[in-house]
Amino acid sequence: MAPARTPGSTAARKGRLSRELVLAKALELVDAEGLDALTMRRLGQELGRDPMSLYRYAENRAALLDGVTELVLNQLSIQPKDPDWKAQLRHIAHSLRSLALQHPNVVPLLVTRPLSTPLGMRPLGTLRPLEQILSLLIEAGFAPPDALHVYRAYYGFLYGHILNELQEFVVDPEENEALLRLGLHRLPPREFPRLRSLGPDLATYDGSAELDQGLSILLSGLESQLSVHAG
Amino acid sequence: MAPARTPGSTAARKGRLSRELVLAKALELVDAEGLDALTMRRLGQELGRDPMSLYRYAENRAALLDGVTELVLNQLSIQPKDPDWKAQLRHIAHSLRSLALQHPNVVPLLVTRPLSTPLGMRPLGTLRPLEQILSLLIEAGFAPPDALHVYRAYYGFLYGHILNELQEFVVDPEENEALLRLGLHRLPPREFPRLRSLGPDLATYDGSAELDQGLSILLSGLESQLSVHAG
DNA sequence: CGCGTACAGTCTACACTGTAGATAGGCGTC
DNA sequence: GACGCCTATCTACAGTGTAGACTGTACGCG
Repeated sequence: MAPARTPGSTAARKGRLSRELVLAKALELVDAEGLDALTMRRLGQELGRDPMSLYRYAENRAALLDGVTELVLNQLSIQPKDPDWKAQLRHIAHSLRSLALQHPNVVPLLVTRPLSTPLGMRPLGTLRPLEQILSLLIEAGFAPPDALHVYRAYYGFLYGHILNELQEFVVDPEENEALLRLGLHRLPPREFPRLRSLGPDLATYDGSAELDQGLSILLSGLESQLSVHAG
Repeated sequence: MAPARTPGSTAARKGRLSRELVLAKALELVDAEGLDALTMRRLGQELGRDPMSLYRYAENRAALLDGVTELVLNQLSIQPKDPDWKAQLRHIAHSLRSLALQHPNVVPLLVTRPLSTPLGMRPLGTLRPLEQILSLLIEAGFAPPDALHVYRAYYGFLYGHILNELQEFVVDPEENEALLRLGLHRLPPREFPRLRSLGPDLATYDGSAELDQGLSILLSGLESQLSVHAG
């Protein structure tokens, strides 16, 4: 008999399991079929293993979700030494935006998990960007408390933008305008005149440009308000 | 026998059920014990009714959640005729912030549900703020597409701020600093020097002031960039 | 060689979830 | 009284996370 036995459906079993393997498959599954599809049983099947084996690599389902967010956030590369802090923050923002567009189903985790976990108990991978951005700003000459202010305004805006953009995001670009109009058509004209008439503008949303524009305003505003002492 | 029969545990049955009653109890439950506590069975018990009766007032559990978000957002009062649009946006922002602080467990719904629902299919209550803010801005002299830009930057920032603030929010103000420090202490000093040393500043976060500050920057920036033609 | 121990993976079982479908109770109208 | 309608209940089912006991295999040590 051939050594390939595929007891599950999709995946043959290959060697030993590992946390990396488990998390990678989990992310794959979430990307493909959404958060609800990520059940222990399903993930086990996808790996060709008993669901219970997963508990060796993640204490909980919750911990598994944390692992997935960590996996995504680890793809964010930050240069805390960049002397041009504004350019660096712009770069980070666009990276995070594109990560979010690549893994839209993970975004709810990104924004939601920290709400139920005190700062100090979060997975380290999710705190690293915070640390690095603080470092970047302090290195650039901000007093540490001001760096915190800047970080909050910046990251707040960034997360907000991402949420906003994903809300208007429709998967199939062909049906985009049609679906949108269809949706809008259902709204009572009396109550929603503005929204209905903005249909075309909604359909031609350029998220990247809008992010950039908002950042320009915010960053230069912050800069002039909290004077940077050349480091 | 007295007419009061309390088959569940907490709530006596009073008259007929209604959507309002169901949603109110649902919100109450979520506020008190979090989203996970809101199961059909539990809510039924809380109302002294069979869980199945709820399906008459909400098609789904998902629809129930939508109803709860609607209930919260309906408490947001917006004056679309206010000629001072900046003051009005400030006011809305603070109202939404305080709603979020009052119902922190609902916030994940607020930011998450729209991600899985195309714009036109959302509960009308959740679209009303959008419509009204657009109205406010157009009335104030913005060209409709510019109004959309302003709305996006504004609402994005606002949601981002709320998420940020709730992440740092700790329920018991007594334990606040202690817990925070405790949490921070667990971080490897080598990797997280900045974050650790900012502990005290994290503990004295004034969300309202920071929101205001960010709004000042953003709104005046937007105003000067997209010239308002006096209406 | 043989034995012991550690650990990856499995099996079974339990309490709990959302909800489809059939069933009962109470009301107004003919 | 008989009918139909609407609300609420009951029963049942497939699916969930996970505790606890169990099996197998690999490896070091005598």
